Amino acid sequence: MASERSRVTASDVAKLVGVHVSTVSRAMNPQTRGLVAGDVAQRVLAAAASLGYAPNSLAAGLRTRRSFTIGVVLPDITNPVFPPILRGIQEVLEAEGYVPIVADAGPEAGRPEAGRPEAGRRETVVERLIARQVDGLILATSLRHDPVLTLCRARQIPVVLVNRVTEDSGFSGVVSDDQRGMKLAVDHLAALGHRSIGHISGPLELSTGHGRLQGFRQAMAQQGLAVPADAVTTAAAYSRDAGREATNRLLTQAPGLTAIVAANDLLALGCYDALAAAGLDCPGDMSVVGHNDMPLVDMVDPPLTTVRIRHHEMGTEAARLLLRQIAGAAEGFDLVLRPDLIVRASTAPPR
Amino acid sequence: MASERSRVTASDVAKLVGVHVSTVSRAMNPQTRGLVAGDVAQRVLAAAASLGYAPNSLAAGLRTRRSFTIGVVLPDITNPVFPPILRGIQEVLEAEGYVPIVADAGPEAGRPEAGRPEAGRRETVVERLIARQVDGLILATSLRHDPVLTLCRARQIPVVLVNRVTEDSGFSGVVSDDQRGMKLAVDHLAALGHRSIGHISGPLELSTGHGRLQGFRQAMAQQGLAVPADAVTTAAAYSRDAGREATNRLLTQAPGLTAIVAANDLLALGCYDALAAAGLDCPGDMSVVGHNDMPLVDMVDPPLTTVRIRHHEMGTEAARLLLRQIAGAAEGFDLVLRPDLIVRASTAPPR
DNA sequence: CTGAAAGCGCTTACAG
DNA sequence: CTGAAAGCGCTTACAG
Repeated sequence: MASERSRVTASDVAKLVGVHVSTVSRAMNPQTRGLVAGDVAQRVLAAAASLGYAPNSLAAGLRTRRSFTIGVVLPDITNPVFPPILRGIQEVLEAEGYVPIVADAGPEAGRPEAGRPEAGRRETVVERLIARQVDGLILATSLRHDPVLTLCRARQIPVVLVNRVTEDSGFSGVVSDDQRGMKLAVDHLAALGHRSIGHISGPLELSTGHGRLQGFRQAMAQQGLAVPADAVTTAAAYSRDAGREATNRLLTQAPGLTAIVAANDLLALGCYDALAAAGLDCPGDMSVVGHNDMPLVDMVDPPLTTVRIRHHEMGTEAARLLLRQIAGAAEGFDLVLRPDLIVRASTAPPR
Repeated sequence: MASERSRVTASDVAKLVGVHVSTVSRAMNPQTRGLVAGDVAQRVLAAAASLGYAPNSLAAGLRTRRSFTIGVVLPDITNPVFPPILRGIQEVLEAEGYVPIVADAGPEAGRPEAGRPEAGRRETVVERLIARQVDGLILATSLRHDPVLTLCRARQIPVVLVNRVTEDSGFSGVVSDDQRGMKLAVDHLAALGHRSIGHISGPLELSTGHGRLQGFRQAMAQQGLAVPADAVTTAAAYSRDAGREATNRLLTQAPGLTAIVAANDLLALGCYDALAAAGLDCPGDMSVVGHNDMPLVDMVDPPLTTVRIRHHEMGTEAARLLLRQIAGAAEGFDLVLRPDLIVRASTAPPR
């Protein structure tokens, strides 16, 4: 029963050893252990072990004004992009004695405002985390222009953005080099002989949606390839459904396309759905490139050519950046990770 | 900068309104608000809002001996089975004012003891969570006989198991009905005309590995079908690689099989890999059934026939069970969720 | 090297 | 209905 929980405290240990609680406190903490006589420290540690004592970190946090807790806000843990990021975050936090409190801002797809859980909800989540005294925040939910961030700034809490960043300066972030990612995709398609290449962009209020679209245009320009207005369409969300719908639009408005670069893998998979429904063969009738290289896209039919993003590293670097910021180091720069192209079977020369 | 964080406390609000902190405390908490005069409560709330005050939950927790924090231990957040469970947990916790602290016990595959992160690591994780004063634990990592649970019992902390359970009694758990799941799979295959059906089991120290194997044998017996010893093999872990290796063993030791029931989808996908490498067609030469219905298995080639488990519900029910236990309700029963068979294209009549 | 004291920010009997 | 006091379990100047 919860009510019966035996709580052993520092004063139990102190009593057993015959010292003052403050001595117990000093002996327990490796940082201050040196202040205590060697044999006393040994006896304290032994007594603690025998009683099963561990310092109550809530109490310690109250006193030191640190919770050793980090809030991690994700748009949707169910999206395969985020677990590896979270894993990376956890690994480095754990090594430093921190723990993540994960808050899911809610499913993205199927929402009234697909692509972005409403700002109200996202603000509430951040407020709650702050009330819980998190020492910092890692946000994977930010918009290019995001009211939630002004709240964070007002609260003066250390923040690092990951995957999606903001354009409001002053926040550090870890992202993939979308410019380069799109160049890799477009160059590959161009090398295969494609000239009419379309793009399904992600929601433009997200940095990835906007940035990849820019990257696409730039890469096409470098190849001397035109991008007529109807060769680009914006998906309502980063979801398979939205990808299918976007592809249908493209099929109607730009019938001459021989290849599509999707802003992420889910969108590319929706592309597959639409192509199949239209009786078109991939890559025979249409080449498709994704972005992310999420798990299992090597097993879909056909295996997806995609831009691999280093999600795990995004997580570790974001956590490191945050920890440094908490330690008082200067903030305000972005870390840009270099993606790779993974060529599989969804791309081929145009017929 | 972290050092500059402005902390507004109850006494700031009290000063502003001209009341005592205890009145602020009562007014802030909906439970005790009734004890305060209506207009005073209003003024407190207004002042709190204007100052951006939210009670410090660390301090409150210290006083009330509750952290409103739940430890969630997963074997691997990167395994697509767990995100929906976590999401379910989060949803109900959040509604009740709790927050999950997610601890990843580490990758399963590729470990010395594949399938089970070493007990030492798992114990450390639980110890840390307890030191953080979590009010309860949800474990998705338990073994059929698990030393970590004796630790939990010693600490008298509320625990609910999810997905994987233990055979040591006294712990509540939420699981899928593996008996039924396997019967669905075997009956489907038998109806297609298969008589020689093999099984790739999960690690037998996990309840899912053991339970699905039992379910397989029982369903086969009910169909009057024999299960020769070499028609069953145990995978080293729930991973695609282990599934490939297990399939290779089966292909050698039981060449007459026309169908394989895998204990989960990852294993089934490894099965695809091995079949392809051996130049065998699925479902032409070999039908394959998975278990879980994880995301994207409808898009692999061929789309996978599998047993769908209600992961999201597993999470919500586990959280509810835990909350009830924390509230002092009796514990010690399992919740068994009913799975469904999803027939896709990896199963067909034998040639 | 160690003890005594104060205080982190709350909540909750206890008076009135 | 409200205030004053005590105390949750730590940590850390401050003495000695």
